[in-house]
Amino acid sequence: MSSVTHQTIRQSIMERIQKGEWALGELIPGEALLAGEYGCARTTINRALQGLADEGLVVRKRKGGTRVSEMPVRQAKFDIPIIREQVEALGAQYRHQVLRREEKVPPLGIRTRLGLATEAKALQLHTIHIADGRPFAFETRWVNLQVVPEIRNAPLDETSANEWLVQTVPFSTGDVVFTAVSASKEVASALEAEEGAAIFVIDRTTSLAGDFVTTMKLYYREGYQLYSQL
Amino acid sequence: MSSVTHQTIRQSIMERIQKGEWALGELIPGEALLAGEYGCARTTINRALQGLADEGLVVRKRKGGTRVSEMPVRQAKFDIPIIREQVEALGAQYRHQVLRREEKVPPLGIRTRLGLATEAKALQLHTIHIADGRPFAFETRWVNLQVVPEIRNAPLDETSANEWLVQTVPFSTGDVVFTAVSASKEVASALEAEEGAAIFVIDRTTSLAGDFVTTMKLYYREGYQLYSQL
DNA sequence: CATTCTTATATGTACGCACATAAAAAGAGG
DNA sequence: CCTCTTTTTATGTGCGTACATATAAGAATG
Repeated sequence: MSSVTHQTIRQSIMERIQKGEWALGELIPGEALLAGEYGCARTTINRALQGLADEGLVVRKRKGGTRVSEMPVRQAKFDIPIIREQVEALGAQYRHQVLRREEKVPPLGIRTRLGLATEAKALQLHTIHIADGRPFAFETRWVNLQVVPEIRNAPLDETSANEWLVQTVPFSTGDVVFTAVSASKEVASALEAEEGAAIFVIDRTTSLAGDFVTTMKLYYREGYQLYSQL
Repeated sequence: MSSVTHQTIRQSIMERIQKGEWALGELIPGEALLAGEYGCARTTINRALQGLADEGLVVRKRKGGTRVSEMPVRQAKFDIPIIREQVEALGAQYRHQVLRREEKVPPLGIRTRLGLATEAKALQLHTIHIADGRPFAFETRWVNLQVVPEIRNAPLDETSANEWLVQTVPFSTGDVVFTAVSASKEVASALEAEEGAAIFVIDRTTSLAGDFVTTMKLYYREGYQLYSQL
């Protein structure tokens, strides 16, 4: 293939931006011009520039042209892992244990989050995830039984709710919140940590096509690090 | 425009995957077939499928075809904000104060991270970020003076190092680590928090074309939440 | 039966063209 | 000078074609 591909062009333009060839917010040459410069079709330049726009390096507007992003918001991405895989990636043996499993009417905050009627019951689960015999993370979860009633028959002792839901209701969307909290008595005892220890918490709610499926809180053992690349 | 665009097709195929038309790991029809089905050119289908592949919903291989991702790793994305904007977004008045500013040889850990020679000096900065008079975040930073010596003349009282670096060395890459720690005496006093309080920490190192520019730790006041969308 | 070579095939991508669309710029009317 | 309309223009996107490339599957060889 020719050495002038949308990828090489994208790389080249990125380097020119990094070198400061165009200042922040400055207009860069139009697609037609760049096509001439690189000796390729305009569509190829278009593809390269759209890639850079997706990354947030440039901002494009019809008729307005393409300009270097004034406020280059760096976006960090990271994978939401399955805990078993996370533990096994550390070379440890994974195991989990369900500490609580109850069908009951959840408190107001959870009911609102799951979009449940006043008297509707949901499944409450408390699970401890264990790496090489030591507590790794403590999970508290509510599952909307109206959306996934099948979970009643799921072998949650073998496959954690986390994993079962990922396999049964894949491709759901949702949001995540990260916080740091002091360990409450319940969390401390589950994680075998000191009460008041700094705990990393992931709070996640997922939905499928508008229906809320589950909301959970994951309390990680002290020292846990979430790594991500810019 | 026609109602058959790469975007509508992408949306349509995504919904078909969500509805379970093809099982996890199953092969979906080839581009040519789908083009016939949707009544459009193969290139249009290609674009739609590539978009889904970027999102991680499908996996594509030459000759192997396109199949639904077996292990749909949900990726969360979030913006790395400038602290001033973060504070102002909360409707508060932003202010910051440099608590320490010294050129000295950094400790080994930092030296390694910045890729510095044994005796090379770097700029150490401690900054407190203030929202409506209350401490919002405490920042400890080392800057590689070999890469950005101009920072010596930067008005860091007006523009925080955070912001100055973003404007001067935009488009750098790097990594981020999130953790929860108990407040040390220094952090606690800077944030006017209790010693031992749970603090959310962002540890970030950025580099430009292979050269490490700066590494910093950001300690957020208790209760801080980092929000992100799946 | 195992290994290597060949072929068929699905995706990857460049090109040139045509037209859609948004928005800035210029022109018309008051 | 202001407001409304028209034109211009850069990007957005679809189409059909041609060819590149990886690779699975089948054929040939030992």
